[in-house]
Amino acid sequence: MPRFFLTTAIDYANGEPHLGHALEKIGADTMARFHRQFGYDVHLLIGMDEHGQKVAQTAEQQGVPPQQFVDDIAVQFQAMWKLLGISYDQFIRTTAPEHKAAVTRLIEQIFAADAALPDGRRNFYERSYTGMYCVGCESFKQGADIVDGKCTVHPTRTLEEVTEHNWFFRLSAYTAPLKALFAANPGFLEPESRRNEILQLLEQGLDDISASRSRFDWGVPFPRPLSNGDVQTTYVWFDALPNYWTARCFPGFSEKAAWPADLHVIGKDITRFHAVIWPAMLMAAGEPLPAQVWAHGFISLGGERFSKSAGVKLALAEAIDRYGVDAFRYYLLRDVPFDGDGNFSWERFEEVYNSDLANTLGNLGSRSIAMIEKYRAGVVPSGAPEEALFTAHRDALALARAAVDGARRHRPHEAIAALMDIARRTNEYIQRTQPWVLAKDPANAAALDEVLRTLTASLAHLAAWLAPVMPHKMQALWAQLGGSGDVTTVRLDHAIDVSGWKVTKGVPLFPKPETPPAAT
RNA sequence: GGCUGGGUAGCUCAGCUGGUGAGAGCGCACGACUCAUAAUCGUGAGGUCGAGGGUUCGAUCCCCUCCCCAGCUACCA
Repeated sequence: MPRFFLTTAIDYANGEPHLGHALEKIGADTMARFHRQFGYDVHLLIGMDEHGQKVAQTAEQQGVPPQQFVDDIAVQFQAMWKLLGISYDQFIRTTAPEHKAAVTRLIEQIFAADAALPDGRRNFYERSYTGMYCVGCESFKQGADIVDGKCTVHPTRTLEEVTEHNWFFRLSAYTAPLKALFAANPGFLEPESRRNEILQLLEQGLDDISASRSRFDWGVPFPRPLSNGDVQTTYVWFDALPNYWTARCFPGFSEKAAWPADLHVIGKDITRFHAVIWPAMLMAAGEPLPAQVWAHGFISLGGERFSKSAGVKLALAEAIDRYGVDAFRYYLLRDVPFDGDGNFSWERFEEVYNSDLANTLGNLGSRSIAMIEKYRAGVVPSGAPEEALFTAHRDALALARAAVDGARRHRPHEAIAALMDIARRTNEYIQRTQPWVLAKDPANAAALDEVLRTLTASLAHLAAWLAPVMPHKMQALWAQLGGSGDVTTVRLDHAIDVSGWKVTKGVPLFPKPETPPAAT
């Protein structure tokens, strides 16, 4: 059984889960669920990035110890993922002892490799960094963050020139190896637009980065003291990025989570960390590289940029309550291309719900099941579905598969588009064959049988193929059709035979609300 | 400022290396049907393809300039 080990970015524990977090998790979860139904042994890793200065500051502001603070946040995130139906196999937290120990080991592994290198070539070395430090932000500033010699966030304070002595990582030495990596394996980073960005960056050459910091201690102690005896804190990216690698050091480790990962799903803003710094770290440590990094786009809200600082917020719970979890998942996946940016709006959500889910898919289920009950006492006639229609269906399913696990992989929005075509085509088929006319004359019994089993087979395939997107609703549809067991375990690489299934009319799958929800 | 993407019908987007009349879904208008969640099916209206130049027999697709949006621009993650 092939395995598929995918990860999402660990979320920074300085606030509540928001729409941006949800988009990434829902996308990765859907990819994971599709792969399970294609027969892969899947391991989906998600988790929390709990160290760093901001976390320590926020905890202090709220007057709680940092560990307690991140414990609370982790509970919130996990509750949200449960609500959203995220089928993760492992939830990692960077404050876990196993993680901290493994980070230390990875860094020591690099030091061990350094022992064989001459002085000027070693990965880790000590260096002083001088920069403009803002006391208000408690961080170094540069470029656009400095206006008139003042930090833009704290214009009343004067920036101080501060020198800090740290451990540095010789990232510059990896410019050539990384170029070679991208030349040999362009698919290492997708989509292409993000790859171009990194290629350009490599063209300019890389600078070294610091690997330890002196100004905060909420993190993993850097394993080796500086020559002056100071023990510093591991810089957050040397702590956060390795989570994908340290995950297997936890109890319950299984082969399917063995390093290297098959896919890192991340946001486009942290492409550089995952496509440059992370592979360089692994190269330095002599570890294999992940097979691929996928950088998805962002979602904005009502045309405005989505950010906590700008006060643009969307209560996730409210969005989920509106039409249910599955509809929310469907809307996000269908309307936000996973390789680009998208926009959230209540109006659009309502349109998609009514048109795709209630009218096209939900109603297709209702009318089909109603006819089978009315004309055949609920029993699906045996035999093969109509060939012409199913030839078209198979083409659509092939497109859907390609959008997940083929040439167009990691594009669930394209898979959804192909699957909804099946639903539309099936509605068209009903109109064309007019089963209600066939039912009036017993001489047409065979023709009516074929129509009815074709409808059921179409719906059964839709239920199985859309289960990764809408697990709960598709289980309900599956059950109404008379399918047995759990639809989320139905293999997608085999045709489904619906002969003799017993359908049961239930409540509408996607009911329309009595009164349209007020737009906000 | 620099780098990389994007700016195509009201909305969300397709449009491969330039070539017969620029497409889909939704929304809208009209018609058909009745199995169905006033659903469905058909037909139709709608676009100076961000703006302005240029190359070409011919450009949405190539080049230049400009405008707008997004991410990055090396230590906030």
